[in-house]
Amino acid sequence: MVKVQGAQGDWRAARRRSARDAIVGAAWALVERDGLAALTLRDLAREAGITTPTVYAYFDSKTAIYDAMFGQAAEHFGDLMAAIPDSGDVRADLIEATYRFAEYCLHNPARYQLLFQRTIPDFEPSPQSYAHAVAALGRARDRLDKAGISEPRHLDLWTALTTGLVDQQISNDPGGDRWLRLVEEAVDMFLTHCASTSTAAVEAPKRKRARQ
Amino acid sequence: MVKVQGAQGDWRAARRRSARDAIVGAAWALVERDGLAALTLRDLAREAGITTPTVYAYFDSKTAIYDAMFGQAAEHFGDLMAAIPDSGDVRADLIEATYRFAEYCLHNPARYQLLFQRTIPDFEPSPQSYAHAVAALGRARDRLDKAGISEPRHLDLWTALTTGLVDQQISNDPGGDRWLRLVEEAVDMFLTHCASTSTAAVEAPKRKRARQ
DNA sequence: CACATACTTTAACGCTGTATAAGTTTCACG
DNA sequence: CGTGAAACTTATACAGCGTTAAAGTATGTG
Repeated sequence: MVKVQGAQGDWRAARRRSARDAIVGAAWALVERDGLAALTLRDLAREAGITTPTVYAYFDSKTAIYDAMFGQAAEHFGDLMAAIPDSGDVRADLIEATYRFAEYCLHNPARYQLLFQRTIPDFEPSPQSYAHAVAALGRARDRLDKAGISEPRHLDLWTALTTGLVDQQISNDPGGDRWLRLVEEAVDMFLTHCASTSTAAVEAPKRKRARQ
Repeated sequence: MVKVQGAQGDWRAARRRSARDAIVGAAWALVERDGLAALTLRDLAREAGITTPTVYAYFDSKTAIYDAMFGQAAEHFGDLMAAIPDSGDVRADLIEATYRFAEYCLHNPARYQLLFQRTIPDFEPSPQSYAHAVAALGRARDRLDKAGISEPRHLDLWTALTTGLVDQQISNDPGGDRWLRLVEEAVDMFLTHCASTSTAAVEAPKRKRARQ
């Protein structure tokens, strides 16, 4: 029997979607209070005012819930990154972007953990959820592009540098600013480097990669 | 009754230590085969030829086992880092150190996860286990010191840069070399930067840190 | 009104880390 | 040599987890 996608079908779909949203909303509430790993389907069901198996009517598994959360968080993060103004001052904009990135991670530990750490065992974002994250990275590429930095390896170096700063900050000095205050210096280091090696193909030095 | 620490006490202690070592050894075997998070006390006991509660005669909890593993891994890692030769060529030595660090992480995913990712919920290394990790970081500081780089913020920038490279490599291109091949470029960028800002206090730029 | 569908619930399975209480081995000492 | 205490091991069990099966209940459609 073929499912008719008439008016009543939309009804159902809408109801279903809002039910899913309610569950994910409850999940965020719990996760922001107790941490990402502490999420339990029983707690989640209680918070959402339903019973445990009902959750399975809307999500195939706990992992699927994490995936929905990942998608929301990635979208939210992308919006935030897109909202950074273009002052024209490349250096200032990159610094601002990095600060916002860092502060987003510091203020939303659960979202940070979900998006950038792989702390949930056996969880990998689905392609469509991951697409949002890729889009957010695209913002960074655009921003570097405007700075005249278009080489892929420079983008990779940029992501390594910024995520490294944030990771160290969160892992080794949470609540402090030991790495946060290095942001401007790091941006300057990066910009200077890019300016001096803009298109000069850096004699890719060969090295035996067989070890241990 | 006061415990006598005579010859028989040493006996016991030695037996106890070797029993602990056997358990940790079995844990490594399982973890290297099935992944760090897959470790189960029942599997561990079977692998070690004992029963589950016996494990509790030697370790207070599963976390304590992870802690013992952390200590071993940190020591092992420190030794590896200490074994990097000093050729006198600062640049070459830093590059070599970074490659070895990266390759250690890539070839020992379980050890990497345990030491540098915080992927085990509710696990934090004990002070004595963590001391080994701090010592390993000390090697890096010594190495930078020899390069004439002694300012703490440069050391922090270094750790952020190198761990960022490795993290990106493992997270986004496992098995490849997309970030690995940036090591030399990153080291050059870093060295150039340090040379140009050696002791010049970088006008610590103030910035309002209240946001979101 | 009757039916099919979507939704919800009660109950349970197999797994986990952990605890308790009852054996069993082992070694120092009278 | 034998005894007693300590260390060790075991069987059994508990509460919690993610997940599932089957039975019940509402709901909009013909």
